[in-house]
Amino acid sequence: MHDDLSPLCSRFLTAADLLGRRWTGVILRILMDGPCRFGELTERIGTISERVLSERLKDLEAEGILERHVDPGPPIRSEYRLTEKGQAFWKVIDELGKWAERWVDVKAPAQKGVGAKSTRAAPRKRKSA
Amino acid sequence: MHDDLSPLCSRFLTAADLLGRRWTGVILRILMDGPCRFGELTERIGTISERVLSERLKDLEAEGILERHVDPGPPIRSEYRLTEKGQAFWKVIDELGKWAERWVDVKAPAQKGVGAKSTRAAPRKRKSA
DNA sequence: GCAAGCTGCTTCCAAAAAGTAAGTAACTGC
DNA sequence: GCAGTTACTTACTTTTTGGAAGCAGCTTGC
Repeated sequence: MHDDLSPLCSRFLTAADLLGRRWTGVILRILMDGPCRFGELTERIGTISERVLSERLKDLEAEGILERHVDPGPPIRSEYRLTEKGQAFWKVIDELGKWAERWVDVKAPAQKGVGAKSTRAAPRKRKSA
Repeated sequence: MHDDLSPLCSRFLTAADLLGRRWTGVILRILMDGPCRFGELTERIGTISERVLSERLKDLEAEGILERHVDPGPPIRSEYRLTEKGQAFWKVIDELGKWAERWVDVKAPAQKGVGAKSTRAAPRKRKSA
């Protein structure tokens, strides 16, 4: 058993913080399929706001996980693609996908409080009402 | 190239949403080491607020990822432990850990805007000032 | 037998992040 | 020169998180 209460590895904390920001996992998953443009990402994700997508892309670019390429058209287009560091993330995404396939029930979304506020049995009392 | 713009698998979306809530990955990582009590989790994570920890534990319990066991002491204690579904998550956490070890630079935290507001090269202009 | 401490949460309030919608900039086509 | 497209940004609202204090049920000290 764990006996020392070691303070988690700071690298792991950084990575968990990254994936702990909303939409990061989904964005990465899509980019695993290949480069993608802003509008295409918006469309594929469906429910993300452009404001937040823009923010995430900047975050991920700043962290060296993806790169932004501008093709000065004339029909100007920008494209986001994973760097080596970003590509290396595929194993995480892949395992997450496998876990989801095995364990996530499609019937019960369970997303952010929808449909299941509290499945808790007892109302957190110790002894009596 | 991807040509269909398939709408991501909803199971994956659910899983990504789960991990996309702040602290979820860290909580799971700690519980991988074995059962843990509320106060112990607070201590090990260090910077999470008790309010949010409580919320996350309820979420994860509602989703069947962990279970709460109350040992009615007398020195009463509650313990959180992973279910089979939760244990199965170890591969994801493991890959995330491996990625972090290989790719995360300890010197540059890059967490939520700290130290790197924008490493962006050009100020997002198309033609001229 | 009662104040003081511990664990495990919950409540209240302020700050930060995400959602919504409209706006902007550089084009294209008409 | 006006509508449409792409890629964002800005302003404003709602939700989520953080921080700290409160509270319930015990135990210990005196």
